Amino acid sequence: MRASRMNLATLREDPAEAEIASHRLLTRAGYIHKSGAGLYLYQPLLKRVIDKISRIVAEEISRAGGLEITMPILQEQELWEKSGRWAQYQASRTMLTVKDRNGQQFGLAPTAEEVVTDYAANVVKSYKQLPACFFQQHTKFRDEIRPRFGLMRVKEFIMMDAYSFHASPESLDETYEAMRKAYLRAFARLGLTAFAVEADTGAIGGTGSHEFMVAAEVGEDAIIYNPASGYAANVERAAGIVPKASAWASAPAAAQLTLTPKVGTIADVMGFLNANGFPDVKAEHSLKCVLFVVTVKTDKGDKGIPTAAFVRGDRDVNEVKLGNAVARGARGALLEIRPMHPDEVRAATGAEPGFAGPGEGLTVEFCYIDAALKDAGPLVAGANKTDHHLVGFVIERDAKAKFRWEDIVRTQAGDLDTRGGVLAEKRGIEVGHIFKLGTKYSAAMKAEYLGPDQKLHPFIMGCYGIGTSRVAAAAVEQHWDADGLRWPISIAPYHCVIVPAGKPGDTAVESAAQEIYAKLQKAGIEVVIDDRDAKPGVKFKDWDLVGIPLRVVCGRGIAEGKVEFKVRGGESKDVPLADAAATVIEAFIKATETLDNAADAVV
RNA sequence: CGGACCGUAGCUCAGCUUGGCUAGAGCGCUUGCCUUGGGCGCAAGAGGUCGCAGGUUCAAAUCCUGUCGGUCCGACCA
Repeated sequence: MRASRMNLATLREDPAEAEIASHRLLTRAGYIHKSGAGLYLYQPLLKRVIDKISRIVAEEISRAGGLEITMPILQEQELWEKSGRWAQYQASRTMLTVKDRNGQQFGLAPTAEEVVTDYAANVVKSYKQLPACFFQQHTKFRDEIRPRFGLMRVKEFIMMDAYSFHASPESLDETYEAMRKAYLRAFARLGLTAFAVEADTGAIGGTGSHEFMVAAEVGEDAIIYNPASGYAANVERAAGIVPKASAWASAPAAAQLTLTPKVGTIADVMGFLNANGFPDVKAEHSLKCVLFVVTVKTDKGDKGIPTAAFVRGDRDVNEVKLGNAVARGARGALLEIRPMHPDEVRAATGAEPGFAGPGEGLTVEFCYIDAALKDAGPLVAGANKTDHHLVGFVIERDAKAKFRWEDIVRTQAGDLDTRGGVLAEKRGIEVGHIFKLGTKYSAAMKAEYLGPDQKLHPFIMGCYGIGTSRVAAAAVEQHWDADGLRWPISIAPYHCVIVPAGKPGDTAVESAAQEIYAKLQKAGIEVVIDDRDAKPGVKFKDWDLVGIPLRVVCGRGIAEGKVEFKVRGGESKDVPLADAAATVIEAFIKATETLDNAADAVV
């Protein structure tokens, strides 16, 4: 490829709106063009990167038994009604919808369980055809609350989604495991350091799932992990042991109604009590109450359930755990969870917000107290009376509301791992997710096969996704420096660039560059020759920014028959002109092998 | 959905407070010169109905109202 024909569009300055490296550099280097909020045009360079990612992903999923298909982006509402998810996706407003001229409603594919389940029901008739696995790499839409971070969180993106169908849970387990390996192999080949964590199943549903995370400061997910035990989970799901609170000497023997005027927050209450007779009481001795309305879809329709959640005062409620608990309790599917409005709080507690507790006067449908508070001893709890708290409140003795113990606390760094050791926390970018769906969709949609017992059975299903376009952004987050991008060889838009850096009309430089160019092309190396009429400095800056892994410069050494070879980010070295192509090819093979070996090391 | 801020050239931004000549700079782009090792230098040039619609005024990029779009924060811990 000749650089003069590439429409390179590098920018010298950072775009104003870019906050993270991938957004900034992909814009500056001319990979993405913003077409609208959360909408990006993939420029020629990125198109090549995306194609390479897609290809590697397809190879690995195929290797694990997947068959590639393409499904429509427009999905009929009727199909989503069958699975029961239309309401859920409308409630969370995740799905974009359109109407055709007849007024029929369609969703723009946020995922494709319904479509593929319908497909499988039509083509997979017998247990003899199982297991089966179909996948596609196609555009997905999500009506994001707030698109941001460039390619990271967008309205429209490319995703690989795979769906497997089984006659037994064991078969699902096998494919799930094969997919886990395929993912790790794919990420290794893509040059990404990714790891699997336990995850909540969210809107997809199912019995179990893992997310694949790329560790990055800018990641939107928090991961709780313990390298010693191998435990790793998304904070939405993570469980641990909360270390016991210290004892406090000033705790009264019986719950004591105490005036705490105009102090709503935990910190204020503690400050007030410290100054008024309870010098050693701390936040960890208080009972934090958070009141929610949890909307659950049940057989009898959608229900908004007033719910109280209690955790230790110095801790946070894990809303995902809580929402799941309420959904279980109400035997329905979680649609939405939101904090109560102030007037709802007054209705539920008979007090101004800030004084809710599990004692007399709390009227909610569900009440959960974090299991870590069992045997917690005396606490400070809201009295359900404006400007009053109960000091010395013992849950087991004094709680009047009908409550259930439940793990609803947000696990955090410093909590203990149930397998031993201490948990830590870091941030990650979710690039993949795998689910065991079970029969959730097949049962709802009557997708059945005929078994050897002459009976119809719903498919046991799994589903698997990789955010192809997000992978490109995540790769940048892991591979960049002050000069620009540093693509892994496997997904770089081009492998090598040749920069002629002689005086104009220097035929020796020109012919040397052409010679190497021809040789590399012949060897299958994706090579660019920078034939632009620009100063060498401009060219060097551009290619560093674009992030081409290998570079050959033909310039001042040409008189002695030497050219310069450099790996992006490394040192430049002189090589004889005659060896230049071989040097590039060798470096390419070595870099590729390194990634392939990492993939083969996956267990 | 709430709050804050921002819409001026392809990009990054001045100008707006206190209304007043022909609306500016740097980068990028075009042309010519220079001649080539890290965004080099010199010269000339193209490019903007100042987001849109109303209003106030002799006069609006500037003030007011509305509207559309964008960015950031908050999504709630009682």
